[in-house]
Amino acid sequence: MFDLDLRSRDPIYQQLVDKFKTLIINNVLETDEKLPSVRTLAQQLTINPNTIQKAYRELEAQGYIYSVKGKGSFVAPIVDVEKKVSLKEIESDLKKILQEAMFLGLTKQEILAMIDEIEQQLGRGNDS
Amino acid sequence: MFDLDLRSRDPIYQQLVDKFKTLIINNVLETDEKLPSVRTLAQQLTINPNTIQKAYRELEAQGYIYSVKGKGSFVAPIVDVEKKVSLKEIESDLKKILQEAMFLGLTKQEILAMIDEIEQQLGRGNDS
Amino acid sequence: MFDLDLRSRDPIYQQLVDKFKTLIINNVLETDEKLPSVRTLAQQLTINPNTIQKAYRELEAQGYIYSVKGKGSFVAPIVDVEKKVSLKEIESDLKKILQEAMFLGLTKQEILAMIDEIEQQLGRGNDS
Amino acid sequence: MFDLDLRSRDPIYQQLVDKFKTLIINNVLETDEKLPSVRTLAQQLTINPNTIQKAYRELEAQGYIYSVKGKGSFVAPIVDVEKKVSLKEIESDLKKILQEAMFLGLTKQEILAMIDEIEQQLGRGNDS
DNA sequence: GTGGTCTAGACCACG
DNA sequence: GTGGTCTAGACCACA
Repeated sequence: MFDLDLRSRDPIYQQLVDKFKTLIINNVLETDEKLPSVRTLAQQLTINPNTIQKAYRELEAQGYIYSVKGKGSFVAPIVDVEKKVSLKEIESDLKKILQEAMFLGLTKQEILAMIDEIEQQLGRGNDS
Repeated sequence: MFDLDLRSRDPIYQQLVDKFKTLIINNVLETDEKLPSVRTLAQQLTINPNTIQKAYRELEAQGYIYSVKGKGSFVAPIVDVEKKVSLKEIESDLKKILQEAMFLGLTKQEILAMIDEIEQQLGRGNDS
Repeated sequence: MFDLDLRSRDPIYQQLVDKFKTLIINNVLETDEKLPSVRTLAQQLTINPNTIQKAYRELEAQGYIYSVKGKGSFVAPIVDVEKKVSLKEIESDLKKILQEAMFLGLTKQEILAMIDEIEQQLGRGNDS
Repeated sequence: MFDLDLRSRDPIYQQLVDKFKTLIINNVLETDEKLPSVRTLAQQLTINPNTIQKAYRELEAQGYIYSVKGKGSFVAPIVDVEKKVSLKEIESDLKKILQEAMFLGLTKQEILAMIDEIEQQLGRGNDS
């Protein structure tokens, strides 16, 4: 389900952050939906609870989730993310990788296909 | 020339790698052109030679440059890069960041503008 | 009426404490007025009675209310609060946050406006 | 120097964050000045290095400092803070505490004195 | 049972 | 030597 790569260059908690971001962005996890508890997920993935918490904390800092003591962690509404994250930084990263991908032969068509696919996934946001 | 950001989160050697990639991609550095020697560059930028070396090692691993013992490092032909770097990984990274950017409101038009700009830079060879 | 924010970072009992303080400070609840019973309020807000009780305990510790066994909880006279709460601590907190706000650009004028507004609310007793 | 209260309700790392914020705001620590290393400070205060790091990480998230692997942690320029922190949230907190302080007898004069004092400390920012 | 804090101690990445 | 990650295991605050 989460297919973590323990040998990867980027830390486990970062991989978790990315996974959850994707799930939230693609509306697999909906606003106010509960995330697995720190301990539960730690057991499932057989990694240390502290590592999970670090991931959750980072997600909270970026506005993707909110955590309430004694209750759990939950998906935050999109506006919270928009408040916390700067689109400019992301644009800059995007440009860099786009440049490299196109240099290595990725065509405009392929990118457009990718964009359309993403647009569809985002568009079906049920109620928003 | 290299305008390194010593405050940046990503390590200096990584910034060097990115800079050189950009220069090579935009054909500012041409195939078989010689890169500055480790020592020279270290002096110019007043940073540790080990750091330069690490950057060169990384560039070589990705196929962007090749080193000749006793002579120096040189820009490799594109085909070498294509052999080493898996486009799939980059595509995956691209998709991830594209998702996040669009989730946060970046429009298709803005992305297209970005693509066209890059296409021009790549297409026209060297002129700077 | 109480518009609790279940998503908020600070615990529910703390939000309750703050709400009651505001009501008492602005004289919406008058001295010796009876507060809703723990059970009643718990039902109304559909939250755990323990949470309400914790809030009442905290309010009592700070001198804002007093409890009479078998009868309920009541708003205490101001002097009781002044006895319990050390103004020095609050001054210290105030200074800290004032520093940060002004550091980030909040102007003296804006603060003065805030003060005047509060002064009016405090001065006019009850009217709501 | 740091007079931590290990018994306090708010966690050690939070107290550290507050202390450093104050030092930075009052320009005791200047832009690009180096903070004590995680290990050094941990030894001095006889607390766990992880706790220090948590504090530094939080300060970095709020834009007050930046950390570079292998080099250390440094005070960031003010603009970085302004980018990360929302003044609105702080204003809301300020209003709440201001209300309580004035209810408990803090006079407008006393607050004005406080403001002037802070203004002076901020004003002497050497070069900015 | 839930998130949050803290410690002790190990190991990695960077310069 | 510097920051960063991770583990194991303890204890606290909240609902």
